[in-house]
Amino acid sequence: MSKKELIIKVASKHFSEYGYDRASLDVVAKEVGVTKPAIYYHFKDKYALYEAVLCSKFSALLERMQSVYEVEEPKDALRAYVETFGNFLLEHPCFAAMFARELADGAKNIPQSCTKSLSQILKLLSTILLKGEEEGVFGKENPFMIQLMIVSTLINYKTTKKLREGVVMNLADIKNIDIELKDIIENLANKIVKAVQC
Amino acid sequence: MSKKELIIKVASKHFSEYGYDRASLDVVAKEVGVTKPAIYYHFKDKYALYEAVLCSKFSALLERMQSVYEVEEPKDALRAYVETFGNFLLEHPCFAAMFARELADGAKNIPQSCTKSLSQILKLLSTILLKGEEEGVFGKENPFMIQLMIVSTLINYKTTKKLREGVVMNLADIKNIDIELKDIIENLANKIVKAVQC
DNA sequence: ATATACTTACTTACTAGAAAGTAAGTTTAA
DNA sequence: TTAAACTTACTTTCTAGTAAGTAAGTATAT
Repeated sequence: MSKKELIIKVASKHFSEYGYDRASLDVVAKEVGVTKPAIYYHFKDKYALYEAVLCSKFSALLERMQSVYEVEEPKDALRAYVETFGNFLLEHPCFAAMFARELADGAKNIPQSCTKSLSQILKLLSTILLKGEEEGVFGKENPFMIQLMIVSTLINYKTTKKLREGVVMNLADIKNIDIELKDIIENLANKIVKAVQC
Repeated sequence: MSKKELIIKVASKHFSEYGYDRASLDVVAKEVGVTKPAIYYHFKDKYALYEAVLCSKFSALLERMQSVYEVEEPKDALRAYVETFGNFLLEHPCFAAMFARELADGAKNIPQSCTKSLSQILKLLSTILLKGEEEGVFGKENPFMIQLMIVSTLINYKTTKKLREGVVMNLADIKNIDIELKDIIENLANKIVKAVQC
């Protein structure tokens, strides 16, 4: 792995854990085992590094989501959409927090290329919903809202593991609450399908 | 309105818009019309001010959610839960972004009193879901997941107005996507009820 | 073959600015 | 007169970003 790739890898961990502002390039450089100007050799500025990290994740996500196009039945396709996104989060542990922070920030600083990936992914969902509507299995839906129900639920389920533990401490009678993300995905997929069905 | 209250009000706007780190006490002070040490007269440090802002919002939310206890029918109560939360977001424009940032951050820095309010609100939802289960109208649900479906969807719908516009630019064929939060609330309430029904 | 010019991938040492936080003095109101 | 509610002027720390230099390798001209 080249130094540049290593910088991206370490930076993605830091951006994910601390957010853009709190992530320090001094610390990233130290962890990579180079000096800060080495980062500036590869990237114009801090934001360019952030862009590199975010764009690589979003384009990987877009590529992965393409597989959903192969599913014919709208219900199965919607289920596949949720599961594919969920599994991507499981395999890219840094992505959930970065995406969640971007959403919280109103995506003010999201690079255009990422917005484009998001548009493509929304288009996929929109196609599934429209097909379902035409076939009379789904109602008329706002695709952005459905996307948010899926994406924000999964993302925040991932980011709030500690909060769940803290909340449960105050509620002795609620149990089985600390279910892992992987066990939530199928459950959510079923709920979303149920919610949009006619 | 006292200076202290004014500081809280202005600070909540800044924390909401820029997040904890980017919000500058120099700027807040200037907007309030005092100097920075005036803030330090009223609050021990920046985090104490943040706590004051967040706690006031969370306790207001908790108080508001109490009204849901009066609704008897589980389905109506669940609908009321979503609508009450949604309306609170409409009336407290700063709250959504702050809450969203906290969730994205894993709620690492959330004060205990806020976690307590959240626990109470979760308990309310849990009660509704349990009653529905007992009456045979709802299935067995993970209350935290249902809460996240509601809360994160509404919160992020609020924070992503600009992102929606950016995404739509890339998808000329998708229309009616920029629906306001207030038009989403009822829609979401229906979907959540449908999703948990037996 | 080999000296020269040039590039890549860095390091050392630094600047500038922002922002949190404080010590000490001052005004104001009861 | 004395406590509350500030202001002025300051320190400290952090961090993005840069200027200048260098070791090691590569291409090119002779």
